[in-house]
Amino acid sequence: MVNIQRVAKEAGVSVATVSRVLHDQNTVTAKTRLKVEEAIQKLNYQPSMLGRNLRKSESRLLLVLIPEISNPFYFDIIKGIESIAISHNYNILLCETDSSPERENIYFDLIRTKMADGIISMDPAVNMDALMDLAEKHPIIQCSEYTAEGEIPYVTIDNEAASYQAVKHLIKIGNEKIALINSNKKYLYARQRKKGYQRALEEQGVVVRKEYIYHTEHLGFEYGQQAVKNILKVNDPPTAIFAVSDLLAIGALKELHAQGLHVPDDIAVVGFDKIHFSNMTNPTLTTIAQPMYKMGTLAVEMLIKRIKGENVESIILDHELVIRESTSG
Amino acid sequence: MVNIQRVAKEAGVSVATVSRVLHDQNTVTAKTRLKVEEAIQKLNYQPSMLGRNLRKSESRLLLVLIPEISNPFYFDIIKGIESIAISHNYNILLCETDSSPERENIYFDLIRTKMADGIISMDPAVNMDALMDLAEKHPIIQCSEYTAEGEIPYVTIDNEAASYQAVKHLIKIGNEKIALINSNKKYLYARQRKKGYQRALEEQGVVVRKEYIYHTEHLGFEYGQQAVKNILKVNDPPTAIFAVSDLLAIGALKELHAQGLHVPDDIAVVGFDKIHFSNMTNPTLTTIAQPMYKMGTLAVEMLIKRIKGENVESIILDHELVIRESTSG
DNA sequence: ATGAAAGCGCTAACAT
DNA sequence: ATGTTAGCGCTTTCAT
Repeated sequence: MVNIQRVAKEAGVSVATVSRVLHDQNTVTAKTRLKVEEAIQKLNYQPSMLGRNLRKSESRLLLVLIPEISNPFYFDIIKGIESIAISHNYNILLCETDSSPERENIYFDLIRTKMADGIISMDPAVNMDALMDLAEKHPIIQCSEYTAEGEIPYVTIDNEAASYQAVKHLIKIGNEKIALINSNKKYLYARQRKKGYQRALEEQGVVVRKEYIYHTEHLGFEYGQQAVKNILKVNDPPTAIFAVSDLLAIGALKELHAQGLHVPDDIAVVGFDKIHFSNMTNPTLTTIAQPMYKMGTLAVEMLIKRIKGENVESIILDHELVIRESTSG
Repeated sequence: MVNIQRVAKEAGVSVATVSRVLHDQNTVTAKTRLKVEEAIQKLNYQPSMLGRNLRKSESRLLLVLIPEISNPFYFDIIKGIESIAISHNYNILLCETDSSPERENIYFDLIRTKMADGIISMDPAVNMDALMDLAEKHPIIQCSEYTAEGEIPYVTIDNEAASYQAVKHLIKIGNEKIALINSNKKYLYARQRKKGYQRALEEQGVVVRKEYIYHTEHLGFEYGQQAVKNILKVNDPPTAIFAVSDLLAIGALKELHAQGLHVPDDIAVVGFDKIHFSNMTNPTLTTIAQPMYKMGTLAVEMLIKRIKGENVESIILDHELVIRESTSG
């Protein structure tokens, strides 16, 4: 491996000058610069980031924590993150935690050992205490899922309002018996979306029925299917379902179809996230769109500011109800 | 940041001894070890990987090149890669190339500048010449998509045989007019799968009709929909469709449904990859399953061997035809 | 069993 | 405008 010393020797200058040329400093005469550039060319020199990183005490790596890479909800967020990160000369370590604290801890160690410069956490299952601890010493931003208790800045949407709007829509098209397929209560977004659901019903003077609320262990088609199986068993079954994730809603559609029910005539369905798939189902899925790409770009920008030592404010972005076939005969 | 010096001082030993304790070398007496461990505890010391990496001239980062993070085909491969990588104390930099050479080059530079120790390329759009060039000096493995010309080891399946089997199945259930929704010809897998398609038809004495073959620019639902629109326009339209990707097949299902055709009664459909979603469509999709997770684990294992300087052989894994509703009334 | 010291490749403060 | 040099934090060889 040819290093900066070798180049300096070849060009007949000092390593400092080579470094200056490398960083486009204009304190170098055109003539010297040329000599150095020729030497670099000739030796096919590529500066080692290992040396630079140690010297500057940075890794230029950013951690992005997600529970599951297979949830399409994260796609556009990641794309947003990636595009901004690259333009700032950072790279992204996509960390799938599988909601496991051990796995999580491996990634936290990456920060502690200087292998990474900051974290964007999108993992609702993350050990919040550990995260807040880490945030005392390291730059961290929360994206989508967050905790308001600590000091960690976040970018997200108003989950309660979004959920409220979804259920309002179901009410407006004539439903009062509305089931909720929710995810695990331990997640803030789950509690917030439940609140929106309740508020919409109560405002309408409809009593919230426990049998209509189903909590799933994880997000995934199977869980949506299972939820519908349970929900249809109750006396006086619902005429509409609101699922807090498109994955659950798509599983629900599948199971409803298996049971011979027609959507939306027999039962209406609303999802959440507007993942790409949700337009390929039959019927297409009414859902809440989140500005995922924007969320991603904002999250990195905030993180990079934090790394530079600047302060940042949390941000709440707008959502949008997208009405498609599953709620409109 | 507390460093190894500080710990050594605290423990009253040399930095060498601290390093020895850190690496579990048994050349340290229990007593000394204890002193050091206490100092580490007390100071909450975490060794910096930046120093270690420079010293060892490694980054313990592996690059995984994929064209698009949103193609579910890669999920399980990535999971496989990740699990093995972590157990070997490597981390994964997931690199979405968007099939752009510039983007690709940014990632190649990561290798050249020692920011990464090796590459697993799954990008069919990769600049093969550049990759082969890079492979002269750096450890590289190809996964799924490959070129046999160079010296780069790969792990993949027998695309032609898989495709042959898919089409054979369509023939067996009574089809002779079979369309092919293929991806871009410049990809090896596309050419191989076309060959299998042709061989199956010719073996049956069926003439391959150009109008039945549609090439898409990219993989994605929309392209599958577009393909069907075109294919149905021909005189004497096909009674079956084989798509080289589940994404295309799912788009095809959608468009067939939009045109009022019933699958499989009016027209049968086979996909490729057995992505998770292919079981959520209506009807569920017959498809070719690839051992993705295995592919991923093998690819990293090969790569790690290469990094160690060992030689590895390319591997061809088995596939499997999974018959579901889209080909069985 | 432990310590001293060199050196990985780079940047930047300081000197000229 | 350019050079000299210290030092980032670690591992490892060589001595003791």
